[in-house]
Amino acid sequence: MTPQSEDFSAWYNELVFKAELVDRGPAKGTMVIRPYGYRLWELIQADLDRRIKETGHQNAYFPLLIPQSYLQREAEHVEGFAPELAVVTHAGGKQLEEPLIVRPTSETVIGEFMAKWISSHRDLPMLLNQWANVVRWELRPRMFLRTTEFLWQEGHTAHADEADAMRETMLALDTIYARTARELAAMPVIEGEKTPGERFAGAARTFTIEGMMRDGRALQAGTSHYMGTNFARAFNIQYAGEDGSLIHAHTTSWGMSTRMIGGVIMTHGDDKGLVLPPRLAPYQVVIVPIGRGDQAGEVLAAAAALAQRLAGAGIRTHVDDRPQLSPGFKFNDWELRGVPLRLELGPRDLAAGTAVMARRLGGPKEPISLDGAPARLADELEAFQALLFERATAFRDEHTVTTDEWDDFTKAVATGWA
RNA sequence: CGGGCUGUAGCGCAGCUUGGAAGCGCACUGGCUUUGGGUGCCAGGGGUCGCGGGUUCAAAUCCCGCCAGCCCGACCA
Repeated sequence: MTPQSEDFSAWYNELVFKAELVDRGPAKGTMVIRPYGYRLWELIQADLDRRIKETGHQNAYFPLLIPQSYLQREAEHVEGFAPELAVVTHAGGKQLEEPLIVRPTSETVIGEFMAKWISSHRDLPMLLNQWANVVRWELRPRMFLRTTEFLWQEGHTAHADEADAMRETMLALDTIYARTARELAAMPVIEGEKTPGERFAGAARTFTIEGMMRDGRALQAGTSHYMGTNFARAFNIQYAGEDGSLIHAHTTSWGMSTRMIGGVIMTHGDDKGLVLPPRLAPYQVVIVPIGRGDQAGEVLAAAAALAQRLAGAGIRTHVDDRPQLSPGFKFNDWELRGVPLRLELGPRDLAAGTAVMARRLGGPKEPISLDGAPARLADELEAFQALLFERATAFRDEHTVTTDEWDDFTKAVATGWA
């Protein structure tokens, strides 16, 4: 694999395929997310969904196809998105009277229904979220970072006034996104507001969390927008106030996508491959049984028993029992795939009642006792999670400019991955 | 859309200059061997050589046209 230092972009491109996260989709810029990659998404999803619900939001689902006229209701919104829309013009063997847009984001269709569902101040705030796929015809796709179709959640809320809407905007940014990034993905993100030129089309204010990638460039890893009354005016989201007067609601929207996976790869990965934070790793511990012939059965049985005990302790464990592959091959394979901890279990270990533990970031291998393995590994995983965050924080601090240079920073973001 | 590059087995590539039986490595299948850092050997399977046309006794190779993909930019609200 190309080393990061030689060509970071090539390193990334090769890694996502070699680690079996993705394959190329048939249409340009699309991606097939393979099981190992999709598991990463599921783990992000589970964590985010929990936080979204804990903060009072409810999940709903709106249609993939949006009438073209909806997009045109908000002038800046349509202008911003027009170049990257996929449009359905024919269906059922006929040309459609009104073309349908494959959603690039759902403000418009959700706005339409919020207008229908909101009539009183008692209906506010309305706190919705949807898990969905969206399509944006980007000129230069990159796996996870900017694909034609991607998966995300989009929160959409409506509030009585600016203060409440801004509270929501910051709640999504800080309590939901920044915490997910830091606590789950071990990404020491910076929260900030985008410049007017970088604002979401139709938004009054746009905030993001920005991660620091190992090539020293920033990645926008989550966005939260305060829309003011722009969409409320375009879609007639109005409510009767306590005094009976009609008032436009203030809306927000916020999203985090499969791009987050790209962020994790570029925040922690090294020349040997992925480095996954334990809380996000599909397999936190992989057991490589060593030995064949007479010993094989015994070793495999011991590995399975150990895996069972670890699973019982809540540790995601995998036994690599592929018989045709050598241990050395498996070691490299699981390092490439970013598994935090590896246990080597052979006849020598069994005799001694131990297993050899190796950490993904290297250092000396260490024998640990089989009896105490679940507790020991749980501790090791916690320590590994913390170490990754510290390491990434140190790297970020070396590469981040001061707030005085914020303009330059956002400029760097704009010309970087974001 | 501009600049560069590439289309030959699942993947990575050689062959093209100078036309003459479609190859190599990895992967895959079967067998044996081997297993504490990317095992070794033997035998196999797999191809509209991107597409269309032309030249020729003969085209992966030469000529014309088209298409697709990748990389670097522009775009990324």
